[in-house]
Amino acid sequence: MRLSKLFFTTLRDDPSEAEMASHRLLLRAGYVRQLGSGIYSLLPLGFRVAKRIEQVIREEIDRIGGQEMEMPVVHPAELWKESGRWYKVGPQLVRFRDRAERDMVLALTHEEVVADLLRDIVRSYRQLPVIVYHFQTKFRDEPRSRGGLIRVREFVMKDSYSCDRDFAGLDAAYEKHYEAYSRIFERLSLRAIPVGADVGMMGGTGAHEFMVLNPAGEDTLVLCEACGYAANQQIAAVGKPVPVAEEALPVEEIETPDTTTIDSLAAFLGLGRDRTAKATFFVTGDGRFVVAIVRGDYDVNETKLVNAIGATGDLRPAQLEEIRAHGMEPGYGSPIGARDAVVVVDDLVARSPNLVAGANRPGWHLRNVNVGRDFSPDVVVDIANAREGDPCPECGGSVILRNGIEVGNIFKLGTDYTSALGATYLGEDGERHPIVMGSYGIGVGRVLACIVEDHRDEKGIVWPPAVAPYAAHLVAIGAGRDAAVAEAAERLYAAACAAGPEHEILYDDRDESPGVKLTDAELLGMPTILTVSPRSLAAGGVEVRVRATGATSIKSLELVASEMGWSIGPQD
RNA sequence: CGGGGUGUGGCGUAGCUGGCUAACGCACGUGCUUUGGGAGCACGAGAUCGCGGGUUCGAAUCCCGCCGCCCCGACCA
Repeated sequence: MRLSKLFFTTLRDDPSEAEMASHRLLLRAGYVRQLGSGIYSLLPLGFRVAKRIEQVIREEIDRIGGQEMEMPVVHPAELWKESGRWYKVGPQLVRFRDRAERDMVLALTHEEVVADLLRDIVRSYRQLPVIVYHFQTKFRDEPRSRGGLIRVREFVMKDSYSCDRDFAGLDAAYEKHYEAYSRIFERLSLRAIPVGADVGMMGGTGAHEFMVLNPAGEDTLVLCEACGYAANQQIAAVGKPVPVAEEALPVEEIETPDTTTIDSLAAFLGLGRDRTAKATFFVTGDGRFVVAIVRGDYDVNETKLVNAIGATGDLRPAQLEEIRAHGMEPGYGSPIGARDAVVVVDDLVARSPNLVAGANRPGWHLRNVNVGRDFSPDVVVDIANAREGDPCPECGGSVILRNGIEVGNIFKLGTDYTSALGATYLGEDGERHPIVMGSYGIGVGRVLACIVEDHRDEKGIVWPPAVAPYAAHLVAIGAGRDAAVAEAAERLYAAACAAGPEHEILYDDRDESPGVKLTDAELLGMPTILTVSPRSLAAGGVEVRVRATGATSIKSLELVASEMGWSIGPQD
C-alpha cells in the first residue's frame, strides 16, 4: 500500500482526550478514530490489525474443532424474554421497537441465539458435541466507557459456544478452549494470565478470565509469584491469621464520640484495626437486607457476599434510613439488635474474640463482642477481600495484588439457557436431555489495544510481527531528485506486491521530508523499516532497521527481497 | 447516576474580570528554494467560537437551560 493513497493521517500533537498510551498512539498513528463515547471506527490500518488478530483466533478455534458462522446483532426480544435476561439485565441492554412495535434488542452476547439454533437443529445425541463461533459486533450500553479501545460500548467479540451431551463433555470443551486461548495469546505476544473467576449467578461450574496486567485494569488479581497461583480478587480465598485465644469477656458499652470509621475508632481506643468488627449494609435484588461483618483490617468482598447468601441479581449499598429501619445505626452499627436482616459474618470474625463492635447508638461502641454469644449469624463464611501479603492458598507464600484487563473469558454455562429455551436432544437412553453449553469470549479491539500497551516505545508502536498490519515499511528518501532511489524503491515495492497479498508492505512514496517519513515510520510501528536513499545505495543497497531493537544494517536489494520472501525482478 | 473538568478552523492551544476585523503553532493549497530525523520564504484557503434562550448599544467572553466529550467513583451479561 502506498502511503500517498492510504486513508489515514498522523497527528503531531497528542490528542487531549487520550489518556492511555495505547489510545494516544492509535489515534496519532491513524489506526482509529472516535465517533462517540465508547464508539470507534477502525481506519484501514487498525482494521488490518483487527483482521490479523481475528485470523490467529480463527486458526486456533478451528483447530479445536470450532465451526465459524455468523449470528445477528439485532434480536427479537422474545428470545431474551424466554431466557429471562430481558428482565434481569439492566439498561446495559439496548432495547428498541421496530416499525411494527415489536420489542427488539441489540445483542450483548449470543447464548440465546445459539440455544435457539440448537433446539431447531439438534435432535439426537449423535449431533453432539459441537462448537460454533463467530466474530460479531456487540453493543453494551456501559455507564462509563474509558481508555480508548480498552472499554467501549460497541465492539467485536469472538464468542464461541460449546454444546455437549453432558458435563463431562463440557469439561473437555472447556479444557480445549483453555489451551486454545493460551496459544492465541502467546501467538499475539500478549502475556495473558488465566485466573480463576466468579461464575456469578449463571450457576455455572467454572470460569477463567485471561488477564493482562496493566495499572489501568479494572479487575484486581491475586497472584502468588512463588507458585503461580492466580485468581480474581472476587473469588480469591487466601489464608487468614489465627487470632490469639482469649477468654470471652463481658460486653461493655463505651462512649466513642466521632468514630464513624474503623480508623478513627481504632485510633480513639488505641487498638489495632484487627480488634474491631466492621459492619456494612446492603440490600439484595430481591429486597433482603443484609449486614456483612468483616474484621476492621479487611474489606467486604461483594462477590463473595452475593454468593454467600445466594442473592439473585445485584447487591446495592443500603441507604442510611434503611439501616436505621432495621435497628442499626450507621457508623456505630453491629448485628446486635438488628431486625429483619440477614447477618453474614466472615469466618475470621467468628474466630476472633472480644472485638469492638457498634452499639447501634450514635457515639457508642461495645467492647468484647463475641460472635455466637452476643449475636447469631445466619451465615459464617469467607466474605473478605484478599490483601497484599496474605498467605497464598496453594503454597502459603505471600500474594501480591495487581490490576488486570480482561482480554478473554471461558465459562461453563451448563443448561440454564438450553433448559429455558427447550434445547434438548434425545439421548442413547431414549430420554430427552438439555444440551450442556459453555461460552468463550475474546474482545478483538481490547486485545488490539492491550498489544499496543505492551509493545511500544517513546517513538511509537512496535507491532509484534504476528499482528502488524504490514510486515515492512519502505521509506524512499530523495526519490524526487535521484532516479536511482525511485527506481530501487519501486522495484522493491513491486517485488513485495508480486509476492502476494500476505507480503504486502507499506510504501511511503509521499513527497515529504526525510524527518517526517522516518518519524511516521517509527510511529506506525511495522516490524521492519526499509530505507532507500542515495546514501543507502552508495553503501550497497537498503538500510534495514528492526523496529523493536533499532538494529540497522545495509543489505542489497536482492538479499532484502529473499529475506522477506519476495522474488525481485531484474533491474531495468 | 454522583464528583471534577472541558467544548474556539483538521490537531494542539490563546483570548474568557464585557469592546476593534477572533489570535498563535502545526497541518492544508499554490509557487520557488530545500532534502537522512517533524525544512525555509512568499501568497492563500479554512471558524455559524457545542446548541438554544436571555441580559446589553454591543457577547467567544456575563446569566439560564440543554448537549457532547474526558477523568475519578458507583455500575458492569
